[in-house]
Amino acid sequence: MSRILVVEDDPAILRGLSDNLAFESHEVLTATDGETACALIRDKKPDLIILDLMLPRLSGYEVCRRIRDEGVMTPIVMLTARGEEADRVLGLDLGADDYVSKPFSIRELMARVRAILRRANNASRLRDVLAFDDVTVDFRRYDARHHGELLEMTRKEFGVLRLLSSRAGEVVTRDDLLNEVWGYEATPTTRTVDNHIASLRAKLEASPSQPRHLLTIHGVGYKWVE
Amino acid sequence: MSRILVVEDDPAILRGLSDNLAFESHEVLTATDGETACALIRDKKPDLIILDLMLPRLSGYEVCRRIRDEGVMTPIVMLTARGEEADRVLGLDLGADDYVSKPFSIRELMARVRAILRRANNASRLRDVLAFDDVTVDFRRYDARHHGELLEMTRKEFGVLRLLSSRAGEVVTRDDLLNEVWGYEATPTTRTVDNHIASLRAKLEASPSQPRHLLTIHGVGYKWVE
DNA sequence: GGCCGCCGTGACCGTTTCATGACAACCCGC
DNA sequence: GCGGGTTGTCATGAAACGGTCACGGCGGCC
Repeated sequence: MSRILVVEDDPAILRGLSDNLAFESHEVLTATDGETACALIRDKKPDLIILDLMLPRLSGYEVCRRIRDEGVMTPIVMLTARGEEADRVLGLDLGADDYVSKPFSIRELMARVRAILRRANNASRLRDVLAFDDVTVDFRRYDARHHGELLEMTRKEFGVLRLLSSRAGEVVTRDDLLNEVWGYEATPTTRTVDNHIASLRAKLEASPSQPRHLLTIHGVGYKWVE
Repeated sequence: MSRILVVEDDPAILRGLSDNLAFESHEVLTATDGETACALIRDKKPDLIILDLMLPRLSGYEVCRRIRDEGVMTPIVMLTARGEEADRVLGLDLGADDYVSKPFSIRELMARVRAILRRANNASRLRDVLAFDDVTVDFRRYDARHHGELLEMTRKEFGVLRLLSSRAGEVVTRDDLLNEVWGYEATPTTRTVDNHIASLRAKLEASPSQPRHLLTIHGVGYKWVE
């Protein structure tokens, strides 16, 4: 499926990750130190990098910074030991796409890997403007209007609407919404999603109780049409 | 690996697809119009066809219909420009196995191609779209229509129909249905299956008491034809 | 500090979807 | 045409699910 580089100096973890990734039919490259990692990234151009923060010779964020400086935009998932809060933030600043704190569950990590690969595939798939009926929405400016009249929408509402309308026609599950709009850190209940859907409908639908655009697919999720 | 025909009039896209397919060690044939495509399909019998909808001389839809009329069952992936969205494409009662909307990511398309080839090999994958009579069903979008009119179908109904139609012509036992649609955990009675079959017939069959597509095989299970 | 808007949560209630069992209709071999 | 097993159909109750509301926390902003 994809070529994935795992950089991790603990052989047990490295082994576990490699096996799981291989099982999902990815091509797996491995490195146990930062120097080797950088070389592999240059030579083999992986699609995704799983990068431990603590590494011999060249730390995870050194690697991260270096390859980003070289213009490599490959998505990176950072592995951090518990308690390295500050480091974690720094990692994100340096251009990691996601991070997981040790000890992590393999399943969780694999889920993130899948999500990131999917996101990378559909890269730039988020739309910037949306127009329907008498409504226009500019997601970059956080500006929504009905008949030119300003619609007060919150940040989360913009986020939800943007994701849904970017996948117009497809069903988006609540989990997808939570992951993409809220991020992996916070995990509110699915009830939260419903709430934002409701307020979006109140603002965008002519008849909120009989939505024409923001549809519920019972047992699955929500779908934007038109 | 496989012999794949790409039919696309935009040389840039054609080139990109060919290169990628060749890189995955497929044998690639190309055509830039519908007439040539038909001829190549007859002569070279490709394993998979990637077919643009808008083509000079003979549209993708025409090609599709023509070769299906000739009994050619080769899997087809349709390329559709955004705007002539799936609805319209599906409304055409095509015979494609999958479709991808432009602009698409190469990686996504390649993933679909792999999926379809795998499906063709083990015949054990689920289809994404189904069209018969005046009905079109898009399982990814949870969207079913009769004459373009929305058909309200539940999740389970989608699941049952998807499995049955994916094994068109074969008999599927109730146990298979329970396992695949309900999962191995829950185990309702076989009576439950009959119920969902009944409601599917009510929605899909012109004459539910004399089904033409969703047939009962006495003592064995159910079978989807056509 | 006090106000206000945004957000997450839990509870409530109506709706949809589902599973079940009873019974009638059916199929098929004899 | 008879009888056992199988399937179609329906009504019923249960469970899952989604819509809505009110409350409280949090942070930003006067």
